[in-house]
Amino acid sequence: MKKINVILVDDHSLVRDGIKSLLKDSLDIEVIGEAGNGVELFNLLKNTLPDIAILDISLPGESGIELTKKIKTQYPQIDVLILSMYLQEDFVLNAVKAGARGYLPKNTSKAELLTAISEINQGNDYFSSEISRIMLKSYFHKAKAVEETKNKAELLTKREKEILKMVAEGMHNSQIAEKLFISTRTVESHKTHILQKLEINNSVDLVKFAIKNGIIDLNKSEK
Amino acid sequence: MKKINVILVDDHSLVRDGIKSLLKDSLDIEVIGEAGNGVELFNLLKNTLPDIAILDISLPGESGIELTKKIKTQYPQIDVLILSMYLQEDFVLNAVKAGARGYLPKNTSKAELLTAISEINQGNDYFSSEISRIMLKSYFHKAKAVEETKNKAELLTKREKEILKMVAEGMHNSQIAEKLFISTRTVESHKTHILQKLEINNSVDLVKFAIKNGIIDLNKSEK
DNA sequence: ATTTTCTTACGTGAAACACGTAAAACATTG
DNA sequence: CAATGTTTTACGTGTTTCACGTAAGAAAAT
Repeated sequence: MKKINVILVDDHSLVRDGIKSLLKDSLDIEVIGEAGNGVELFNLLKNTLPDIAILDISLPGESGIELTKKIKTQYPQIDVLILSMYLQEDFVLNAVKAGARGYLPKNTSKAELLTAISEINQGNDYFSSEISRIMLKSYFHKAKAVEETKNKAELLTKREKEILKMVAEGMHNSQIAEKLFISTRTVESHKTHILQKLEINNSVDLVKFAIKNGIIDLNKSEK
Repeated sequence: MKKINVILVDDHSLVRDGIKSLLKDSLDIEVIGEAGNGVELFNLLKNTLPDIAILDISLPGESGIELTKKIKTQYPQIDVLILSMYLQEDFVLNAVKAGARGYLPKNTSKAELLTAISEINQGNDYFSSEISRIMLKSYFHKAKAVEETKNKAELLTKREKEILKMVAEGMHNSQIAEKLFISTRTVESHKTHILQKLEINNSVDLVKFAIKNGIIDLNKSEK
């Protein structure tokens, strides 16, 4: 079986050595290069293509997140695993957005590091449970917020919900009127009632309401 | 120190016995009641108020999620921990929405169960790492989707972004004009340009764009 | 120095909003 | 079944925004 080729990027050679020694025992993984910053990394990549790049997040010059973006643009086949002391939500989220496949705290156990590398090599994402839990907080926080407003939607009649949906999908009054075989004035009336019932002042907040309540799907509607 | 009082709700008495024996050794936790379904549970609660209710998700009659809702309505001080064989995202998310403070798979280790109970008793949420990771998938899936459209926002000038933000916050053209000391016609012009650049046809999609790109925060804006 | 981009702004007709009023159509229930 | 309440339909009027075109001065880039 082909080994998993790894490049380490960290400005502290001690840290690189530590990781190297952790990985040395593994028969599946080989460290084929090291870099201390972004410049070194991209020089290295010219001749040496790894399967996985393990990046520290705080580096001199460009940050690990910036490097991740660059790597994914220029070498999309390389998977990026972030190692970081920082566990704040923002960091993790930005890393993921930049294209990282995994995120581990620096005090990760050897076993978890190996698991992460192997998972990522198989095409999966990997995040330590600590990271997971941090991310979940905000995830659930939002889920709960949704639930709080949800009851308000029950105030609307069937027709009103129907129209709210169409409005939130971006249809004009005239289009809605045509589709429902009613006059535009009626559509306006419904809208007014909806705004009153939801205690909302403008159609912008109406859209937000619709999104929050799952009446429309943010990631689907715009074609 | 006062013990943590727990009620177990599961229709299989064997499972209840299993959990009881796991908890028996702990000096901090005491099982003060058991129920096999919702009716039994609420009869029990009339006389016996636990700190934490540990619910199976699949019960005869009302589901664990429905019971969670009821519990949180009638006895909001009781924290709910869900035990379940089912790890699908929907289940977990619904449990959280219903008010559960934690969610564990049924094959949880004793140690993790104790940790969960203790965390919840201290007012924290607790989700097993397996659960966390499942939830994260969809969380990050969305985060990535955001990133894909994000580049479009770079097309906008500073002024345009400024105005987009105000529009998405629900401000009228006149209000924006006033705040920026420009005419409403200029605001209109900016809007037109924004729509053109983003290839968007209406202000509804504009709001969606703003939300997707983190220009405004769904959970903050409406007061 | 010249081209491009950004910010500002207007004209015009169509559409939408805000706020009030109100008549049918349905439901509910006393 | 009559009465009351809710839902759906609709209009009037004045204000605001939209859509589409045009354009000039300021700032930035080449």
